[in-house]
Amino acid sequence: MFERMNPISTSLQHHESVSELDAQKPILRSPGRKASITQEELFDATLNLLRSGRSIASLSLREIAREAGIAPNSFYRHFRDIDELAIALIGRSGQVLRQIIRQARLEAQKGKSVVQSSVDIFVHELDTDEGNLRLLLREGYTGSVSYRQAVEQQLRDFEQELQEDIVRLEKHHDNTLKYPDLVAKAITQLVFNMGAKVVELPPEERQAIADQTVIMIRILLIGARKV
Amino acid sequence: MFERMNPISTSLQHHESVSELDAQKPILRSPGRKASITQEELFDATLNLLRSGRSIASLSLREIAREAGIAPNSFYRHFRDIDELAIALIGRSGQVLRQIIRQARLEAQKGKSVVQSSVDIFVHELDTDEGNLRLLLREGYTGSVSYRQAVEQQLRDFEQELQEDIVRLEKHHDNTLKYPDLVAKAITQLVFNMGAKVVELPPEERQAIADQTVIMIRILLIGARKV
DNA sequence: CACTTGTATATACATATGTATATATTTAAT
DNA sequence: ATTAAATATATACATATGTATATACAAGTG
Repeated sequence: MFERMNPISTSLQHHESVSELDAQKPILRSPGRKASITQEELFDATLNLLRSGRSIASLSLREIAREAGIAPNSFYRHFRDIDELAIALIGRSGQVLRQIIRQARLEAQKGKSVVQSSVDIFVHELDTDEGNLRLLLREGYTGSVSYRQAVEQQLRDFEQELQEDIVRLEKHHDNTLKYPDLVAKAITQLVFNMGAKVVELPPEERQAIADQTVIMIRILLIGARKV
Repeated sequence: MFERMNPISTSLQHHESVSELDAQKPILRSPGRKASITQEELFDATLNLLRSGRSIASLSLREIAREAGIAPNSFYRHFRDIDELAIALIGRSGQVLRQIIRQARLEAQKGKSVVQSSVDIFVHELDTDEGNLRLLLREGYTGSVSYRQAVEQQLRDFEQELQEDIVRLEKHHDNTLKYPDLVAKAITQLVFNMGAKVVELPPEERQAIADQTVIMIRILLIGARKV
């Protein structure tokens, strides 16, 4: 609208150091004082607003500030604009995601089926950490170019870890599976679609859809062995 | 914001009769005059704005009116609000979609692979009718509850037709394929994901992703026969 | 302590938005 | 041609938005 301001010089690195999900403890900087409004509070406020099914594109800076209980202008101390906030949030969500796959991998090592446990954990995580995943699941297809790039990056990471797992597990079955990359990609898509659908559902209806996804993935894996 | 107005009494049926994509010819009503602003113009204006990658949620009524070259208030003669416009648009996009699958079915009857031809036609259609499909592909995960319901309805229709095709074709192969419903669902998800990704890409990069999807679907079909 | 520096709020303003009300325009039927 | 109905525009207003500028507050340093 007008020109711009530039109050975010140092807060960018700040934001980096916080995006690793440990923003509780006060971060002191050389001179000055501790931030009494944390980025975490802005994240929470945004996720709150998103919880009712709206998209980031429909949120205003003032609305987020209001929800966080701060003055509109204070927003600028943390992010240049809503886009920057959103991208940071997406990054944070990606971590939640990787947590999930790692946990699934642990379960798998205990002998459970990777497929089953991955999907189960995914659904379970939706129950607790609803906001983060919803963001990732739903903003991947809308919003600015940069949102989508950010989401795609998270998906690629997920895909990559998944592919490694698939390959490793198939060696135990001494059965060579073809197209591991495409299989990982397809599974990722199916799981994310499932997640996006399921996140809008009451918890008791979630399992049914999750189970369907498990079967789809099984079919895919079987197909990839016989192709 | 304020109360409301009610200038849409009859125009609702009007809108119904128009949503079958034949809105060119003047629709006469008992007394009065032909509408000189058609809903089609509002659709076009909206799709234009959406073309740059924005979501419906970020559009304002005035913006759409501006793009359509009409006075803001004239909007109300056609739709109660943007949501109603959006849902009508989604319905229209669904028709485009069903066109695609029918065309693919014709190709398949000429002996080509259903899978290959479906995906090809899908991608081809993206080239020409970009706006409609983009809407359907991208708004399925964001926006109001009613958007998503509208999109899901379109997906279910697609899925349904697909399932019938799959079953019919497998009988020719005298091979019974298990879980035809889940296979149709999975294929739908994969194709739509592909579409959503591909619609943002320059046309020359689209084929590569489409080909990947073809392979994924083949793997699925093979798996469903062996499971 | 005073001082400096990073931070939060207050106020202000241009601009945008949805929509109520009033008015003008166009067409079909008479 | 006159009329009546349907539709489009003009004007207006309360409210919302992003952000510039000014001011007040808190904390670490000397």
